[in-house]
Amino acid sequence: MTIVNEQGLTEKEFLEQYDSSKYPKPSLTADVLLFTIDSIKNTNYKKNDKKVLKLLLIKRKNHPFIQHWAIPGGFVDIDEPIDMAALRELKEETNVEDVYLEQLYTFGQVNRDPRMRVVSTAYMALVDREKLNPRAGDDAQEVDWFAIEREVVVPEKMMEYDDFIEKTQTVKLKLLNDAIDYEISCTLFISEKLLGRNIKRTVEIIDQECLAADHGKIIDYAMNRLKNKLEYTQIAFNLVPEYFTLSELQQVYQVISGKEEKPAGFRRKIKDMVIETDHMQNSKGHRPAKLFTYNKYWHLK
Amino acid sequence: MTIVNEQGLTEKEFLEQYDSSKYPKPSLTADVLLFTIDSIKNTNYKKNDKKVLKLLLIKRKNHPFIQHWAIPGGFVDIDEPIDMAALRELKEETNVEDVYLEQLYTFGQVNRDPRMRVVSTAYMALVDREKLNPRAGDDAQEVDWFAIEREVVVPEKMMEYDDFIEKTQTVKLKLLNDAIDYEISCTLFISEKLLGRNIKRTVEIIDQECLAADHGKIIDYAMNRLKNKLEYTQIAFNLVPEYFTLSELQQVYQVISGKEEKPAGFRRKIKDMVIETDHMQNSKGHRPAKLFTYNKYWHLK
DNA sequence: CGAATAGTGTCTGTGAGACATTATCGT
DNA sequence: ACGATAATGTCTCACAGACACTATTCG
Repeated sequence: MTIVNEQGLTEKEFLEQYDSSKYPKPSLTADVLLFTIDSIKNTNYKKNDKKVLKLLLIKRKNHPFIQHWAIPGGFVDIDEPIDMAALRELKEETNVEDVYLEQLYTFGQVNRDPRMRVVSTAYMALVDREKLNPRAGDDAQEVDWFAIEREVVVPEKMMEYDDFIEKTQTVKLKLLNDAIDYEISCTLFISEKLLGRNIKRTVEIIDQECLAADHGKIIDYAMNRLKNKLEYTQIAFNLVPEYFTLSELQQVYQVISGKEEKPAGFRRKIKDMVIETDHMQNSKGHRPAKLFTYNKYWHLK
Repeated sequence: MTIVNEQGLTEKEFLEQYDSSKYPKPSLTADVLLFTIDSIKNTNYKKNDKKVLKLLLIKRKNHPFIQHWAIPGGFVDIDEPIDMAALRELKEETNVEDVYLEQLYTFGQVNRDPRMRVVSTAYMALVDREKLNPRAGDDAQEVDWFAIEREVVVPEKMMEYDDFIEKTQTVKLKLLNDAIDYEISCTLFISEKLLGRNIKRTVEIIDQECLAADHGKIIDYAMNRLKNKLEYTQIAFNLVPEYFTLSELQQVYQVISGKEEKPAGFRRKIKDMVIETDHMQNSKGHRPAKLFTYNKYWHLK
């Protein structure tokens, strides 16, 4: 290419004189929200296990946010794709690998980190609890699963102003760890404004205990995405073993959406997404359930 | 906070000795895909105007990609939120302001830019064609709207391997400008792989004319998002004036989704999203149409 | 009047929600 | 037998798609 720019430079000359360090740059990190569904054994032998949504967090062992719990993640190397950085950091900090990542959102507020400007691209992954064994790595003292509970503190309120409508709500995210009997919490003020023909959702952290940076916001964002994608994709099948009963699958849906489903309706809804097998789940004190598998041809519709 | 880390430093001491320039950082840019719907006057006085989806592009006047067309955007300042950078660059380069942005995706491939590692967060905005008047700014020789056409070059093909299913397709994006009779094109190889229970969509640029960097991929991504959001949100109303006829709205839906709608069905589908007014659209050589407005209470469902 | 679009009514099949009913285990 | 879950059938109502039909304008 022999085109020259306004300074009379060819592309080659331009690239040789270009100095990318002229301006200060934000740092870029990649974070991974690893979700799973865990089973809580029921004492009554007849009843099925209870399912809970859990998130993997690490306890930071360095400043900033030392001894706070955080979403695993870290800096993106200069010659490394963002998703690779996410996987690498996840492996380094929690020993988890071979998961499928989906990019969520890039958080770029100016004061997210006290050290410097840090922009963070968040990814989400869903895994079957049985398949992996997280273990603390370099930058983390501890790694553990936390059950997520979302409690509405101030119920939804709608206000109408001259030029917009606003719906607000205050929510408390609780992250519970039974094993070490520990609770992390984060209170969020959520506002949905209708400006013109667009809904702008903003989330502010009002109060926070032992959770790093703006990770409460990120968790909230991820849970919303999870809930939405549940309805029109096959993501739920990531949270269930190869063979599963329809009741298990139904519970996964219920735990994530927060809505109860009727067995008959649920079965109808997901009938095209699953394939019946000959295997059975026995020894449960009640009628055994057929095991199903994901129908991999479903998404071709 | 008096907690010390493994080197015995308090948070204050840690922050004072922290040097964020130890590692090289990627550069961060923010790009804006500005979509609109344009009307093409019909020569037959009886027929309605034809609607076309258009995208705003700028012609670069410096390396790299000099004289190529590109999505407007630029570097994020160190103390500036990403969305603010997107708005600022849009204003600087195209003189467009007061639009509502939605974050799309962050593109972080390693070789996107020949100068250095550049990570780019893409935003999308939808505007009413009548409301704004783009005009070339600092970094751009020219600014113009391009009609988007998507032509399937190699039709969808499905292949089944041992451990995954792959659906591939080759598509040619054409960006047409009538005024200067100019066509930009970009041929994309699109693959959708079902790996485990996750669909991984990858897009590769096979061939490209006069389009900068990986902007063809970004446009493809945005169009998909647009198509999806059309079905379950109110975004279409951004592309239509305050008062509009249902036929106009229907055309917007059709142009974006690529699917024809039956008037009766369409009216039923969007009936709760619009409010009838007393105004009429006349002088069209056929029965006048009622004008409608967006029902701002719709999203409260 | 003719061409074009606007707008409504009707029919029919599908599908979702509610409910009831039957099946089958372990103790 | 009892308690629990599994699995299916039935009824109804709402709605989506297809189609036909009427209404209204400009030239």
